[in-house]
Amino acid sequence: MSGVHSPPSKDRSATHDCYLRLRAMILTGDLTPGHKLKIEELRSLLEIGASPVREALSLLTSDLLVERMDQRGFRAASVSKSNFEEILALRCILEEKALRASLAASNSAWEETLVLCHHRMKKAAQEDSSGFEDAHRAFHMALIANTNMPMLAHYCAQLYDLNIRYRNLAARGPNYRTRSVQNEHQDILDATLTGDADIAVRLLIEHYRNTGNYLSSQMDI
Amino acid sequence: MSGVHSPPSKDRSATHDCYLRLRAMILTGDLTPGHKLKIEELRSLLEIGASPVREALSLLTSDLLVERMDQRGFRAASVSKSNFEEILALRCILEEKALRASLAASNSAWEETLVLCHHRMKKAAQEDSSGFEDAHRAFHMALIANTNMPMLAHYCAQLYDLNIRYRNLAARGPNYRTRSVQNEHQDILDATLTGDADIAVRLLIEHYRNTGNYLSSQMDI
DNA sequence: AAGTAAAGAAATATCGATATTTTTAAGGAG
DNA sequence: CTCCTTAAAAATATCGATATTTCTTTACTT
Repeated sequence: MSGVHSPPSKDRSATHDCYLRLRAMILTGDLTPGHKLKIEELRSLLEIGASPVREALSLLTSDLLVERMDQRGFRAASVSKSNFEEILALRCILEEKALRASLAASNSAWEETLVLCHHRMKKAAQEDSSGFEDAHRAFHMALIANTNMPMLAHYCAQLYDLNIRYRNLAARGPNYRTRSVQNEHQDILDATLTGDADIAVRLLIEHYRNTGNYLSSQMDI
Repeated sequence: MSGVHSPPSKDRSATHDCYLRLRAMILTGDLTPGHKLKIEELRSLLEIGASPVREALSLLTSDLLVERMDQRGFRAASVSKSNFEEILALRCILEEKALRASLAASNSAWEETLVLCHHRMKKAAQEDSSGFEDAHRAFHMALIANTNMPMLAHYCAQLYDLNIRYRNLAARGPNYRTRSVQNEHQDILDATLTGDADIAVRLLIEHYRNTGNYLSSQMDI
C-alpha cells in the first residue's frame, strides 16, 4: 500500500504514475499534513523530472489533498478538527441524497452488486488481507452509485478519501475493524435490500457518525 | 470580460495568469465545450511556455472546466442536459444546507453584508455595467457564507460557476436580467433578513429552478 | 539590542529542446 | 472492397538548464 514503490508501468504517463504515488503517500500519512512538498525532493524520491511532479501536485489540489501557494510551492493539505467535522457533515448530507436516489432507482443488478461488494469486504476483513480498504471503499461507493449523478458520486468519493486520510492519521494501523463496524455494514445492506430508504439512510449516517466520533476521540489535533 | 487580454501582471505567476485567462475563456464560451485544447495552440495564443499552460490546464480540472485524458491531452469540459440538471440538483441540496446554517448563525454583520451586496447588484444591473456578473455572484455567495464550512462554500462556488457557464452558452449576452430575477433577489433578501429559514430556502431554490427551466428551454443540447 | 538592508543560498517557476505516444495517411494482402 | 500493417505527421509528455522569486543569513546603523 506504500505508494513509493510501484511497478514502473510504462503504459501510464509519468505524471499519472506520480499522481497515484503521491496520492497514496498523502492518504496513508507517509506525507504528513502541512509538510512542504519540495519539487527537488520528490523529483529524486520518485526518480522523475520536475514537470510530472509539478503537474501531479496540481492535479492533487483537485482532490483537496495538496495546497498550492502561488510562487511558494506546494504542501500536503493541513488538517483540523473543524475540517474533519465538515467532511463528516458533508458526507451525511450528500450520501443521504445519493442513497435515496439510488434506492429510488433500485433494480436487481444493483442489489446483486451490493451483495457481492459486501461479501468481498467481509472476506477481506477475515483474511486480514490488504484488500480490505479497497473492498470497503467499493462497498460504500456502490451503495450510492445507482444513480445518474456522476458529480454527486465524485464528491462522495472525494469526501470518502479525505475521511480515510483522517482515519489513517488517527491510528496508523487498522484497529478500525475491531469496532462493531461489520454489523453496521450488514444492517445497512439489509435495509437497502429491503428497500426501506429511511432506515437505510439512518443506519448509514449513524455508521459515519459513529466512526467520526471514534476517530475524534483518538485524534490529537 | 474576454479572458485573452489582461494585464501582464508581473507579480502573479505565469501559471496563475494562464489559469485565470483560460478559465474566463471557458466560462464565457470563447472556448466551446469539448474543444480540444492543444498545448501549442494555447502556447502561442497566450504567448507563454508549455509548462504554465499544462499546469493551468491541470488546475482547471479541479474546477471541472477541463477534462484531462492521459496521454491524449486536454479538452474543455463537455456539456449535456443531464449534467446541467445535476448541477441544478446539487446546488439545491447544498445551498439549502448552507443557507440554513448561515441563518442559524445569523448576526448583524452578515445582514449588513447582504444588504450591501444586494444594493451593489441592483445598482450594477441598472447601470448596465459589466460589474453585474461579479455583484450577482457576490450576493449569492454571501447568502451562504455565514458559516464555518469552507468546503461547502467551495462546492457552492464551483457549482455556481458551472451554472454560469451554461447560462453563457445558452445565450451569449445577458437578456437574463429581463426576467423577474430582481424581484426574486429582493424576496430572498427580505426573507433572509426576517430570519425565516423555510421561506428563504424555498425562494432561493425556486429562484434556481426558475432560472434552470428558463435556460433549459433555450438550450439546444 | 533591535530593526533593517544587502548578499548569498535555496527553491520555485519557466523555457527550449527532445523523446514518446497517438493520430492520420498510405500501401498491400486476402 | 475491407482489413491489417506500416510509415509519416502531429501532438503530448518529459527532460535538463536557466531565470526568477522567496527565504535565510549576515552585517550595519541608530
